[in-house]
Amino acid sequence: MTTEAPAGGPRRTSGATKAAILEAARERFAADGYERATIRAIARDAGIDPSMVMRYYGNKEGLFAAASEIDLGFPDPRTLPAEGLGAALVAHFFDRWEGDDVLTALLRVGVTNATGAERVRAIFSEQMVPLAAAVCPDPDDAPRRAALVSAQILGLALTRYVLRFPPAAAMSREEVVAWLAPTVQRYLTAEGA
Amino acid sequence: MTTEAPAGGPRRTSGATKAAILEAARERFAADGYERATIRAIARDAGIDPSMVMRYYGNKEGLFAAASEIDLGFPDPRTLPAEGLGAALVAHFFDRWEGDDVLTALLRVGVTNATGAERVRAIFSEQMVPLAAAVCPDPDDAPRRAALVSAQILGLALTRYVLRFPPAAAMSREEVVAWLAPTVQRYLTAEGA
DNA sequence: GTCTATAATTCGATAGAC
DNA sequence: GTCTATCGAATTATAGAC
Repeated sequence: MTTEAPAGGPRRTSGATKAAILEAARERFAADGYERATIRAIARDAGIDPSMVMRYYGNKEGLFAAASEIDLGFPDPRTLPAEGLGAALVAHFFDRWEGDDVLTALLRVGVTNATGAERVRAIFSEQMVPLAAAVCPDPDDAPRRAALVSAQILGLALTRYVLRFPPAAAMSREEVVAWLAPTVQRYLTAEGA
Repeated sequence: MTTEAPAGGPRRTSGATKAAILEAARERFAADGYERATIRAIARDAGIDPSMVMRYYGNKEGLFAAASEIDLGFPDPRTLPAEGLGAALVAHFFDRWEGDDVLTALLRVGVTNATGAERVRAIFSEQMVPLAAAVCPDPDDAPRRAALVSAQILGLALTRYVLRFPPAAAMSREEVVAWLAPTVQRYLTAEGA
């Protein structure tokens, strides 16, 4: 609430306007991808004029960069029981994906936009690789372990949230965890590169 | 060669022109996605006028429908040893993906275009579900088994060919098969739904 | 069968009034 | 801080000459 305006200030605080733009942008990017998520539509959803988007974020790429900032927020894996790592990781991502639209937006934009793909790669190398390095047998092999885990988790998200295969979309949280946890556990901890 | 024209025919046979358009379309859809793969660029690649694309395929959606026709071509799984199903399936998809651009085009377009997503779902239900039904313990559970297998295979293709995670792109065919085969084998044949 | 010309939209981005 | 008006570019798609 640090940006709340006193009486006599602007009609809406710039902080509130910027937050409304970001929320609308995440929804549009998640639903339509980069090209079809127009600044005009995002502004309409946020209830403001399109020129405000340009004013606050410079251009469309700047808007996407701001809307796609994310901290995966996985806890230090060394505080968890070693045999439950796969289940904990799958459950964490499941909740994160259902919680908001950032991950779906990132996935959709990453597929058709070079900047989006670069952003997904950065999140992968900055947040998934260190996670794998903390638990896999050979730290030098962490990037590949992280890539395998990412492939499985992104693949499920792709079929469930984007392509909407009926069986993938119908699975409960418990079913997803039960099926994917052994896979992720093996990718992270199997001996022998 | 059944469409080869005799002397005195048109400058180029319509069959050859149509084939050149389809090849260029697959490359552009695979590289740029649906929105940014313009009819103009496809026509330029094929060395013809954009209006020819309209003439042969009606509109952009018709062009994509023609360019995305595919037969995954997996052999009857009942002719294979039961314990090698996962490895055979992973190896088959790996070769199919490296062979041409159809699958990458399908994946990229499926993510940002409703018609593309519908096409991927159709291929899934017509070609992957029967495959799973032929080998999994409970045929009624085949759709879910097929969805899990698809999630793993599409996830690897996504990280390797589209998002281009360096470790995923660097893995050899043998490494991909060795890591993914046990996963696919379990999704197909594990007892207990 | 092939191409030119153009209609009809739609987009990102800018300039400037209030 | 907000909005109107508009520019310039790009797109799909059509009509019609040759």
